[in-house]
Amino acid sequence: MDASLLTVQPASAEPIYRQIVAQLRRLIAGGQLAAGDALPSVREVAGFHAINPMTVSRAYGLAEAEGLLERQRGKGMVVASTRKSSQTESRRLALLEPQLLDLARQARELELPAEPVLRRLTKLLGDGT
Amino acid sequence: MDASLLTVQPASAEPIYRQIVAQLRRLIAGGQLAAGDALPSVREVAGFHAINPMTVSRAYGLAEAEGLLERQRGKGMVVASTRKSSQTESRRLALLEPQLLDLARQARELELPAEPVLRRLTKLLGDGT
Amino acid sequence: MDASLLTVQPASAEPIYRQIVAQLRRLIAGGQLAAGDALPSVREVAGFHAINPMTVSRAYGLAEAEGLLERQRGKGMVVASTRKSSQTESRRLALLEPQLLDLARQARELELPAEPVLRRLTKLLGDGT
Amino acid sequence: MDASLLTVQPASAEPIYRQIVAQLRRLIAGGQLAAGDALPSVREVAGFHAINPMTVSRAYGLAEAEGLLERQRGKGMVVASTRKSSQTESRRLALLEPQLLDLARQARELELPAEPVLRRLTKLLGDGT
DNA sequence: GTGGTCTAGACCACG
DNA sequence: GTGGTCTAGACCACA
Repeated sequence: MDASLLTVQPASAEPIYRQIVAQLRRLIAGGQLAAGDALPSVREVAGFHAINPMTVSRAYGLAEAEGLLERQRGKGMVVASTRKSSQTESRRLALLEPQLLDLARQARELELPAEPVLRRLTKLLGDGT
Repeated sequence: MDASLLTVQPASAEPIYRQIVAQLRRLIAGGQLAAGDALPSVREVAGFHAINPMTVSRAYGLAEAEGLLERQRGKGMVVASTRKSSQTESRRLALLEPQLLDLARQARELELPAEPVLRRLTKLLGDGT
Repeated sequence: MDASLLTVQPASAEPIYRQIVAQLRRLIAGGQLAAGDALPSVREVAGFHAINPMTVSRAYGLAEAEGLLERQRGKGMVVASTRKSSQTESRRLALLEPQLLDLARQARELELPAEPVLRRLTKLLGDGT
Repeated sequence: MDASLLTVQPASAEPIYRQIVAQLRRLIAGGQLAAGDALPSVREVAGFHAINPMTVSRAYGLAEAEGLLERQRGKGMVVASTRKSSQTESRRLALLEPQLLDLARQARELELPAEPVLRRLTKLLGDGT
């Protein structure tokens, strides 16, 4: 895995280190990162995205505490062996539930009917493929 | 409008005052709050949601600066008269664009196909109606 | 609670921030810190022990992620409301198990009989009372 | 002495080379390793525990610097001839003092009375005999 | 080469 | 006043 798998938006309100942890969570749940896969080194990620190594290190540390990653001393971080390579679709969908709930609430506040929202999302989901 | 129209989640990562401003923005754009409508007093909102009055005041202040609200001496805040009662559907949809983009990116990281995501969102959008 | 409740040994091999988290874990389990109790501010602890505020902040952040503490925005940290005020004796004893296992293994390697080890520990446990 | 006398926990927070040195210290102090006894080769230990030979080598080097081991050309490492076969009980007990102090402090933080701690330790010390 | 810890200091967000 | 984030840089520990 190379550093480009991670995306970082320094302008976002969400802190960078949290963005990284959240992405790792999803990439592992989705199977793009499988148990045992090596992660790019702290310095690599930091250099690639022009951020401070400690910020990356902090993200890796939290991911380790959460059981997502394991440290191999002297070598680097790998995806934890206890992680199933990929989770079921319904479990992955559950990870999106909070955002979906929020979106639905906001659409309601905007008095938006379902149809245009769904149409727009369909378009966006297709784009990535 | 009474204080119960606003929803506040003190535990959320999003700061309370920002939650309030964002909701006002949507309720006005959606037409649930029309030009000239009176808003509940700072004290009322704060009491109802058990939050700090200064937090509500800050939200109102920002909404005023944004041109959403107007201060009417002796009467409190009202929805700005310059506000069209309701915006076009496409303008309202545009307010959801950032969240939609984010959702699409996350679905991709989770390797989720479009279909189950759309199905779930359809369900949630229907519930509120 | 004042800053003196926490002990910090900068010379130890265990990192300071980890020492703090471990102590919080025990003080809460033991009931010396009850749900809702306010913690000394980051700056207070840092000043008292002459360490960097960020080190303390890091400890508090981890304790929060672990569910030990809760952040009250603008006010400070308090012991999480979900924490039972005090755990049963056997649960607290379980927290010592790893150290006890280690101690027993080392005594065995030293070919030390049980009696002098227990005598010494009895003395030390009594001292604190 | 064969490689199985050493216990190694690669997952532990304590670095492996330090685990080895500490064990050698205790095994020699306790008399299980007597002056002149040959140690398993670096390669043997590394293979047996599936760890890096350099790690074992480092441990042996430190033990030699500490006067625990001696290098005998062509024969490998042996327990130093200057080592008394076994130290007095009180000297061996002194090696446990730091852990005992730590344990006592932690029991106090957990508000644990002496009795259950001693009872549990008695059990564990007995098991190994 | 890897990650980890700590510091000093700046700046922000929240109440 | 509270905590949070990020940076720059030093130094350590491990393999």
